[in-house]
Amino acid sequence: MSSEELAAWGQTTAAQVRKDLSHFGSFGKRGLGYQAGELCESLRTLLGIDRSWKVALVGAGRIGLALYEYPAFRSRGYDCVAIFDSDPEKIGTAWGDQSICSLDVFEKVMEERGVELVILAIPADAAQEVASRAVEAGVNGILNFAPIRLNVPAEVPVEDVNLVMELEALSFQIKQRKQDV
Amino acid sequence: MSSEELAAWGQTTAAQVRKDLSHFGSFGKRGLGYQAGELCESLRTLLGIDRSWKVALVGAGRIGLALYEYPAFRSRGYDCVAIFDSDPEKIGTAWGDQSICSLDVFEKVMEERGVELVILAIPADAAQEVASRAVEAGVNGILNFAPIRLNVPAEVPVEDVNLVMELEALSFQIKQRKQDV
DNA sequence: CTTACTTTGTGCATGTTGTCTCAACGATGT
DNA sequence: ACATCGTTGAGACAACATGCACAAAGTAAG
Repeated sequence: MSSEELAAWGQTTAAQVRKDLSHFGSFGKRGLGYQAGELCESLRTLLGIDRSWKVALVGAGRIGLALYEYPAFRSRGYDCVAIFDSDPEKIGTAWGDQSICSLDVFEKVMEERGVELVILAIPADAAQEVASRAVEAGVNGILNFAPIRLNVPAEVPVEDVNLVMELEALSFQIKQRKQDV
Repeated sequence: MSSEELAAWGQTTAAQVRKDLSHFGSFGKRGLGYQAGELCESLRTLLGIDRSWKVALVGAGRIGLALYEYPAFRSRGYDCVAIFDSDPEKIGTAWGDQSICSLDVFEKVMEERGVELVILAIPADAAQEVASRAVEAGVNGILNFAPIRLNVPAEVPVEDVNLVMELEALSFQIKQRKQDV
């Protein structure tokens, strides 16, 4: 596969593809292109997705459920090993093979099950506290759905997903294009 | 509120705040700073979020449900005026005040209800077809949760949300920091 | 009115990112 | 063996974003 083909596939330019890849090493053969299978494998290793990760889900609401049932998660190596919620009615009930735990036992469960990643699917006002506790418990990274900027040490990466902001970005783009016309 | 305060709030620098705002006009007063309320209002207008948008939800699965029930949506002016699904068992049943429609009447409903934005919460293999039909029906923008790159004309903005990629980005960052140490 | 103080908006320097171009290199065919 | 073709990897260059510094402008106080 040539950089040209890869570029078409990824909506970019051939030069960009080559330059990006060259940051990590030399994967292609001149005159031939890149061997797709090998390249994939190398990239998986580089990105750290050539293994499975142990994930805890905090928040057993609608978003939590959607994530938990999302098949692509498990198939890409993200194993949900714990679910937490603060609602006493939910604690003890089970989703699939996981029973929902109280936040009272957060630290204990996190350590016992060797959780590496935490997904925060809880309201904004509870997110910071849980995030801090997760960092304290030695979590490696946080995927945050709450609409606030978490205050955590720089060593702990945070990825934010803000659904309303995605819609607002759309609104802005639409407005822009209408004005251009 | 000074640019300094705004910067602290938004995790950036005062100069950055001023420069970004200056792209859109002159909002502050020298010696005084920015008047928060006025600034918010101006930005809302600039971003096109000073009005409400009519949204159709395609896909009445877990993710669709999570979005539909997400209170921040409605409160920010995104009104869900239609829900579509291909599952015959779901068609006709209701969520809240919306009854789920068949994709057979997609074009008709889209026009009747004046849908402006479409949210695709369906599997990847169905997403392209619905996207094309939505464009044909004159939609203004698409929020896409399916893990594929939609092929649509440049006039129609698309925002992609790929949850697995977010986790993979986390994995990469974690790997990077571990190597640095 | 004048002076001291605060804060914006912008020109300038610097660093980062994307694009273009081309020599180096491997494969293929004569 | 040799020339030709296709493609990479890297250096040069242009575009863009970021950070700094300061004049302009407004406030407040004597």
